[in-house]
Amino acid sequence: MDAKGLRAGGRGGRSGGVAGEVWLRAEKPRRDTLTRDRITVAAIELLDAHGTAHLTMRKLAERLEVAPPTLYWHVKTKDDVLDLAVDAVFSEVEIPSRTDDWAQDARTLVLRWRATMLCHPWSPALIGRPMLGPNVLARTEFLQSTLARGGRTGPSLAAATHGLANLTIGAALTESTWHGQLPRSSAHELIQANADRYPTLAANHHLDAPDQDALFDQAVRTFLAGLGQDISRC
Amino acid sequence: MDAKGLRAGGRGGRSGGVAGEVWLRAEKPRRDTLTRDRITVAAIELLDAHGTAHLTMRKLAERLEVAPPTLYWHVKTKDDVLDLAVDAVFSEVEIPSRTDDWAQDARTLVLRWRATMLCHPWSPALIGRPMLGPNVLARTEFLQSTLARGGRTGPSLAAATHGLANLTIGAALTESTWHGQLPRSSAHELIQANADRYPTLAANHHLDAPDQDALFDQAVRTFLAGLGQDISRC
DNA sequence: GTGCCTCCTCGAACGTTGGTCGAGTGTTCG
DNA sequence: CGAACACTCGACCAACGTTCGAGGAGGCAC
Repeated sequence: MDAKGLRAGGRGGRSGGVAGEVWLRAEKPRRDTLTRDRITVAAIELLDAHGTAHLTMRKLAERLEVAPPTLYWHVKTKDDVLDLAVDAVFSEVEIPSRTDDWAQDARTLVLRWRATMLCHPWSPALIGRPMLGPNVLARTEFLQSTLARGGRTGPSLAAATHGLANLTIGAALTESTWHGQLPRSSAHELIQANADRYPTLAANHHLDAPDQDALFDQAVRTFLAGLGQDISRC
Repeated sequence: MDAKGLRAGGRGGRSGGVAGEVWLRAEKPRRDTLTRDRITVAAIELLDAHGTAHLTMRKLAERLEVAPPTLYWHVKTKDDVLDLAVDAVFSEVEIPSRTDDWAQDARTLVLRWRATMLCHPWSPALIGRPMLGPNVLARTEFLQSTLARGGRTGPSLAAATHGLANLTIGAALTESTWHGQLPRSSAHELIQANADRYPTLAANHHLDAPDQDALFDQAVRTFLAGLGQDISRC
């Protein structure tokens, strides 16, 4: 709000201005023009800080020191912003270098994939929208080509790719739920209070907390083990 | 809107009213009072019909022939409604009867689980909230106890349970995305147009469409096969 | 009957949200 | 110089989730 006056007039080019105006510009060096990238970055920062519910176009505009309608020149809707943010997150997933062990490569990718999503706990819940961003596609391409190296083709390849990706997404989604939410103690209490209805859950719930990372890794290994098995019997 | 006048005064008891009022009551026989269950049912109907974005407290109230604030006596927030709706959906997942084959039982459950979620395509995206409803817990209890029959305990059991559940949730989430969204032809076009960047994806994308059910079933079988394998080597 | 209490409902309104419109700015190019 | 372009913003809108306080209906004690 306090920068409105300064901002008026775009980046205030080199056409002769009022004496002393240079200093004002120096203090507030309007960083170029707005871009999709800058919007995306700011959106991710806000999402990381306060979660999905608190991301509004106004707060986004405020952070970018712009009036709200300005955003709509670069982006069509708020959903566009979310799509951009989700895809940008995937760019943080480093694509592994290929080794001789395709299964290991696939495992490395999905482990990093999940870890990245957990760094941005709001991201898994936003996957209920078309994942067609270049970064998402690049990771999917790597995963599928890696599994293809294992000798799979056709429906078998598709099933393996989707299975591994869905396992990862599901894990990130459920785990990110607990992270941001009420303490897991309340879940524990609820289950223990109804131990008669959920005996197995109650008996094993204390074991959940320790190491979610290891649990996911184990699930991935299980899936990959299953892949190794059924390829040999086909 | 047209029933406002009729509705005034609750269910219009038997205290003597204006002549002819009986007929009005007969035409609009106020079905009892509002309940959480009725709210939940109506919410699911609206969600099924128009998706998450179009569910508003006002439309929900309108469907129930009630004024919007009335809902807030039975429910604290809109999120409550969503939680109730999600859990209610899980009640539609019929718990399989136990057979001798625990793997088969688990497979049956998750197949039904996914199918139910796809019947309500809005539901997977709402899992980014605590799943502590009784119906969800009952299904999880069945899944965990079934896998426990396979001889698993401790972290191994937890990994298997989460893995299978996450695979199912992820599958439902990604698949429901495509269902309600723009035709998959646009995804196909995008991939084919960038076939140089995504060679494997482009080569195999035409195979995706045929039978998603079979693909998921295959992924589940793969996971279960992996379970059978690593239990024997531990 | 009378008074009271709880359950349930609603009219009015508040603050905020995503989004639109048209006018205005500086810059660029012919 | 003038027109076209890229970009920004003030004013405004309908719709949303939610709150508040008023008030009717039914049941209970007396």
